[in-house]
Amino acid sequence: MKAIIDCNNFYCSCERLFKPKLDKKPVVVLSNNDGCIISRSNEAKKLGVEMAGPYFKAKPLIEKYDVAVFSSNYNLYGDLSWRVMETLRILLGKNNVEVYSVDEAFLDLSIFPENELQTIAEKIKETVEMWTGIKVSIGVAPTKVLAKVANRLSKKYVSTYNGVMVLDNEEKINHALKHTQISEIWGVGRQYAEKLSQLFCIYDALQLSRMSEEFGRTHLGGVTGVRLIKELKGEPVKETDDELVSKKMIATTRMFGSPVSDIASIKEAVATYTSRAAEKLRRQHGAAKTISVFVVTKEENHNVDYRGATLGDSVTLPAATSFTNELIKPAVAIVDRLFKNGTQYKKAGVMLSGIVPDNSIQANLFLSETKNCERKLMDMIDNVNFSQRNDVLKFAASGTVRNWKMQQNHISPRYTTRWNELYEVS
DNA sequence: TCTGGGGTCCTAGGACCC
DNA sequence: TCTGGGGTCCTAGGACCC
Repeated sequence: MKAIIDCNNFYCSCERLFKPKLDKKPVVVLSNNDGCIISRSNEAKKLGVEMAGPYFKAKPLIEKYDVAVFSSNYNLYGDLSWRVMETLRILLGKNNVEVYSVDEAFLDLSIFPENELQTIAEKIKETVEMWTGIKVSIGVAPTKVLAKVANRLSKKYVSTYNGVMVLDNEEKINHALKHTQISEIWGVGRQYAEKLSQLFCIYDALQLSRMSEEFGRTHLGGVTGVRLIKELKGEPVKETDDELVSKKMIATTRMFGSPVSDIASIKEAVATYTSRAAEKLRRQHGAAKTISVFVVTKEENHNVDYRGATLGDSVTLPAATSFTNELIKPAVAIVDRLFKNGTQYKKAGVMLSGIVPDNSIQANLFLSETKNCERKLMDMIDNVNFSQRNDVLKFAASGTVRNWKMQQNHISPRYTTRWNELYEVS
């Protein structure tokens, strides 16, 4: 049997941990640049604050009900996430915990007898909450997709299930599926949900679970659809256990704090994002063959589409590299090609792809002897920046003023990762 | 008028996830 | 006035090869 455990309203719970006064009060956390709402406490949900809705639209509601607002504090969330995952690893053994996202992990519970799973799950929940202060919910079922169904319902009907639901027989599974709309199934997004209901009159998960695998193949994205149907029927799909430690694509993209119309600022931003992406690349000991850059214009015509046009281009490098300076040059050159005078831009991004392990970089006749020095320089920069953060060392191309940087007007202290921001007990 | 059969690699784009 | 930032997987189709 498998389980999915997830932290309730994770970012909000992290903020509340250090502000007990906010318990039972509505809380929201904003995305980067304080753009939209990405986490809401139950109280905020009840008020009708929408998920992923723009902050400015929810502002009247937020002010009226005195909702506590926080900018995202990823230092804090990252550390608390690690504590939750570490607790699970201690309880279940490293190999039975698969971290799925910052606030979720799949657990392999096949080591326990089936008739004890309810108790075991309750015990896990209790321990995580006691050790970390973060509330969690657990769904247990024969497959991951069904575990997700159980997890959702355990939260939806919390007064009955108290955050733990075990689906260990057909009757329970069917009952749960019946009470799950298709759009609430893991792997069915808006497009598929619309298609299923309008074309095939399929509205709940039970109906979908009774369709054939061929139906999944034809209408729900090929093999992905086949897997989904299988899992709904209770047949676990074998996973290709090729530890996905190394990413196949690395991206760093950001909105600007305010629209930018000069090419110099955009080049600085792109150089900065390239540095960050290159760091991520070196952390996984990779080297990239392709770098892409895109910019997004500020849309003048609001009634059409607020997103604005995305203009991008990419360059394939003569040899895969992880050196910041070798990546910045082509990235900035792309900006030269994309930039149009008199246009306002609100976002830019850098993507690295064609990633290979850096010990297998294909030999290139023209590689110079100075490579070793550069590698050492990169390591040194990474070490200093990692221990100090905030980019103590950076390339000149990244600029020093950075007036395009994002806004974070409601940021909380990094309580658990900075000595001078420690929580104080008075 | 008629134009093989099989394969690989790459890219763009669509759909999904948190 | 103001709408995030990362990722994944899959398919189709084009270019190319023998």
